[in-house]
Amino acid sequence: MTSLKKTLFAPEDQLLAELAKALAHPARIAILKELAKRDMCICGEIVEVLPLAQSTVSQHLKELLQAGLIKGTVDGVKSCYCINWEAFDKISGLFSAFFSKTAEKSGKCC
Amino acid sequence: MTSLKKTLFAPEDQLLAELAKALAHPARIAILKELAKRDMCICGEIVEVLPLAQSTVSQHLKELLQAGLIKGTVDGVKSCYCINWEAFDKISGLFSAFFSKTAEKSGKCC
DNA sequence: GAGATTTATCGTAAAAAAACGATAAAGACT
DNA sequence: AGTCTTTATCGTTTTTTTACGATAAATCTC
Repeated sequence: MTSLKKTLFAPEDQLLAELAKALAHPARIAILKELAKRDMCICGEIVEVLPLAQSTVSQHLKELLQAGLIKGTVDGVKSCYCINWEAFDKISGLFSAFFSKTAEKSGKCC
Repeated sequence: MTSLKKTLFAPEDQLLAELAKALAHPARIAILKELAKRDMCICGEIVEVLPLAQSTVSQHLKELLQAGLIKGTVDGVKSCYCINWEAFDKISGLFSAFFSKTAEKSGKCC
């Protein structure tokens, strides 16, 4: 405890773990799916779709922003969020690289 | 709080979030990579590779087990872990499905 | 059988995440 | 100007995660 051991790992592993953490809550998965479903950006509609308080949703959005998965712009009173496709593709690539690089094994064990 | 809001989401989203959570720590990423690197199962060697106490590593292994990503068998005094390839592929598929299903959008916004 | 190894579990402490209500700032609407 | 909407942030509480040392169980080794 007291210490942040995470920084002792390979940056590559830290990055993937961070991205995985951004996906590690059903609310954030649901937000991403909702954003993808609609062609246009949404804002407060997300709050109505999710079984969470507005402040909580705002927090989840902030985390997705910080992870780079979405981007948000202020549009008058409302805030408009949408998926950051470039980052999304890159992240998708990181995951599939992780899975496939790992998977080309013979499976001698167990 | 006090409540577990996670269960209010779609089972599909809960599952993906759970799997993402299993990957949401660099130690667990490193463990998976290490297991994949070696053809044979390993056990305590993982502890030597990671900058963590033995008990902590054991805990991370337990989480990977519970997520189904790895399987472990007791081999004498030592415990032998390896990647659960079937589950691994399935999980890999879930992630890429999530990413690709989401990605076929026009990108009208932002 | 005595001692050494290996590993899982227990207990505990610190840190982070999840969640909410309340509030504040910024625009919209009369 | 005054009110209503929308959303981000603050403060707080609860829960979960991370991490360790100590210990116990099981197996080797001598």
